[in-house]
Amino acid sequence: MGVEIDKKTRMTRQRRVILEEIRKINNHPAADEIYERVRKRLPRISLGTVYRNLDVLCELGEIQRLELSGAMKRYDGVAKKHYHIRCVCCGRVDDAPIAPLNELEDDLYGTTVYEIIGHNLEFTGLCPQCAIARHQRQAAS
Amino acid sequence: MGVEIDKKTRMTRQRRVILEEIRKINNHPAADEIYERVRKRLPRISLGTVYRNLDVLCELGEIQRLELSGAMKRYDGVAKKHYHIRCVCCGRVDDAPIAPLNELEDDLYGTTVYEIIGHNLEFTGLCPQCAIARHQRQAAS
DNA sequence: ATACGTGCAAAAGCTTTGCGCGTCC
DNA sequence: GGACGCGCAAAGCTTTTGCACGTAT
Repeated sequence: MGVEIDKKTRMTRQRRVILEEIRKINNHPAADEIYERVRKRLPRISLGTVYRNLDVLCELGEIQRLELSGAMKRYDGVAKKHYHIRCVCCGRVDDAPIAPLNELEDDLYGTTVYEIIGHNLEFTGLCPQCAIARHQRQAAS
Repeated sequence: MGVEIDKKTRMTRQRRVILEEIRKINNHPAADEIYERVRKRLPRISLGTVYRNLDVLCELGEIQRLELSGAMKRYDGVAKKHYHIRCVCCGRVDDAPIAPLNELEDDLYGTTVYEIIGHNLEFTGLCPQCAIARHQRQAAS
């Protein structure tokens, strides 16, 4: 979405091995688990290379980057359950005007090995400021 | 949810100001924005105190911690859209056996100032290993 | 007195980046 | 030879933690 791959991207040995290893793993791994696995086949590879190639593979559409919880937390003065929409450009977060989907979790009972605790729905988009900026940039090019 | 607040938690000056400032902000702030705002009223407060008090306020149920995207990325060898379920205890991530809800974004058109790009649904729960561990711990106590 | 909270500074994770060298076209 | 990619190491950024000093009960 927006990123043009016009440069010649070579499928290097490192890149190929990283892709192969990701495809092998069922549980979605963090970068450092990928690094550990790839290192068994390419002992001299560096962690930086892994990160760089994960980015490239995402841009190529070969793999998907999951942006899950973790660091970079945010806080909400309202404790009531609701969803959010986040600007992919500047990181701004607002409430999403949509009612909680309480029945969603019912669909999972019996079909997953997990004990379900809850769910979180996050929309992504462009906030007005970033949308304007992007359109101006597109008009200029 | 597991955390018992049995210790006497005092409402200190810092804690109160942090809470007041969060309640004032509409866009859900990251910790360091809260820090900057609080510092205007309490110039000698430390960032560590802000983090510690945000934790406390979450446990008290006064505020909500949003676990959004950001660092701690994970990767998926399958580029096709699907949802995930994450173990809150060990961080394991699996696919959620639920079909994509493509119509969700339609509900937002006209009700948000954002240009919507997509959405992400994440379930939280306990994976089998962690569920067993937790039940054993509960039985022991 | 004692438990809780704070400020400060250091450490800890995870991720990104600068640099010089290699390698492929 | 020029663009791309690599390994290495350093830096960055957010969050956590250890410690000694307050402070309220």
